[in-house]
Amino acid sequence: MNIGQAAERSSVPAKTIRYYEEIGLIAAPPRHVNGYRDYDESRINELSFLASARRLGFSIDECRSLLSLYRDEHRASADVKAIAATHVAHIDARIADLKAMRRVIDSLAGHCHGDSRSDCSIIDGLAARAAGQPKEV
Amino acid sequence: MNIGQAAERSSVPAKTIRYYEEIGLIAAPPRHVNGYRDYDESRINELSFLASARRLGFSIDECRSLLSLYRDEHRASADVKAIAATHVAHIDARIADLKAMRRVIDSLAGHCHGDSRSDCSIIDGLAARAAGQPKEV
DNA sequence: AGGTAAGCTTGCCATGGCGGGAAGGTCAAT
DNA sequence: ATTGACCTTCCCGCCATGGCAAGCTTACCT
Repeated sequence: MNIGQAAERSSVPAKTIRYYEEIGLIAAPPRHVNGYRDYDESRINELSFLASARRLGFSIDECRSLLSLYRDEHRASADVKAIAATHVAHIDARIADLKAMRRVIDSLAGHCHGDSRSDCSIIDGLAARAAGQPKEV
Repeated sequence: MNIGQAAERSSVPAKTIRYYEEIGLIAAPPRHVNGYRDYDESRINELSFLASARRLGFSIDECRSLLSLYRDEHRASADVKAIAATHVAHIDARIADLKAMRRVIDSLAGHCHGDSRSDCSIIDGLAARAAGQPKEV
């Protein structure tokens, strides 16, 4: 199967497939006589697996580990779970960061008239937070 | 004031200050006879303002707009509020994405033994989601 | 006066995870 | 024979820096 069809079936763009091959995330597939890459079902499965993992936010390095566990019949499910747990922790941290940002912006925007007047609690807040930063932190 | 002190006082690394100058986010400061950049209080304030905005997740382009509003005594606070609202919407969308990922990973990990056995609902789930994707989506 | 350490200048390479596009070879159908 | 779609490699760009290097200036110590 050519790369185009592999891309379609795995939901991984052809460009990205070649990139994954380049960084050694997937093995280089055999080539047709004309030099075209040739993908079989098991490679499609790996690519699809990667597409899923990437959609769930796993980094390329995490995907590398997950994929090797996927290929390993003698894996320990604990290893898989550990990677997932680490990733969930990152997600939670990121969510917490975003929520913190949101809270601050909300509090700044709460007192902003949002009309044609120039005084603005958001601008003031950014300037004030700025002024306070070097000492407070 | 030299760039090192400006960096310290504004909490913006010297490297980043030069970058901001290069992309036209801040104006190029005057130079001393020796070629060193010279920052005054108002520039420090702008840099500190940028540090705050960046910490709150505003993109460089949003910072560009915010900064020009900060500098504009005749701004309309509505313009500021609009930028903040757009950014909050992005934050919310990102949070929703992350929560969705988290939910899926949690549901996959919930049935994973997490021991030395090889069967793993996470691996299976990633493979299955993969298989299902082309049709379902 | 000399040494040296810190700070400044420019510039170039790297990150992550690809996307875009050029220049060229190949294949299927008309 | 020619189109058009597909494939190949290659290199550049993104964002927002961080790191490093070579070569200045400045400040301080002896």
